[in-house]
Amino acid sequence: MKKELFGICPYVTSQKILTGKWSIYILYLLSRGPVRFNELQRRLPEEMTHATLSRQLKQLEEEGLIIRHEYEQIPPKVEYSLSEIGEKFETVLDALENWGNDYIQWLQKTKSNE
Amino acid sequence: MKKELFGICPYVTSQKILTGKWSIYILYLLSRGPVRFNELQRRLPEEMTHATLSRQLKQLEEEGLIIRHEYEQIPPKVEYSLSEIGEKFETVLDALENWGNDYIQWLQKTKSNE
DNA sequence: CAGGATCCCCACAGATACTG
DNA sequence: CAGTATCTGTGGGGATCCTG
Repeated sequence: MKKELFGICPYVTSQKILTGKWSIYILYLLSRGPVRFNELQRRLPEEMTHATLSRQLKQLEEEGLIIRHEYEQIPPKVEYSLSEIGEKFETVLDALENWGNDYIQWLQKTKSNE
Repeated sequence: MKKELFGICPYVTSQKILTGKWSIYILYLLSRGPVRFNELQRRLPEEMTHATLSRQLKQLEEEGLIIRHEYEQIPPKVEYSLSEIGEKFETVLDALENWGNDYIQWLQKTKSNE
């Protein structure tokens, strides 16, 4: 029998959500307010294509973290924003930002010592 | 020119560290104190083989998050523990645990409504 | 503008066998 | 006990082309 811990263990569950290569960055960008599709892509590193962005957004939407709001107009306008449970993720983002910066500093100290 | 954000942006850098399928769970287990290799495997979900665990540990060690301490004895004994920068990650783990539990609750509420 | 459809490709997890 | 070596399969990202 396989132990399926998704939906049971908070760590395994979180890890699953964060699998996407850009998930954290996307959530961070959306945490600062709703953003349109193209604008989102512009703010992401260049190597990410819109096809990839599209997939990641759809996944995050299916997981319930973000909301897709489509304005019925020509030309099309679609805004993405955090859902309620997505907004709660901001505490994780804050912790990640702090730790990430610490880690970057540590990296530089280490590199300069060799 | 490619924007390489690893080592610059805290979010991209964090994401990179967390790529491994079990990284968060491993860091959590180690946050409770040093653990030996086999014990670590026993506490992880069954589907993970020791080959996979070995690779993940080596990666985390190379990234500087964990420390491998080998006791010179027969039979061998190796303990893994968090490094200094690894211990700082615990604030992220706490945030993840809280959010993960919230998300699990949210999942169940959502599921029961359909 | 905001995507969908395809194809390709590879990193990485899993399985198995072997070792000091 | 604590690994390494090797093979294999697959999911997911990148690239390119097409569309309402």
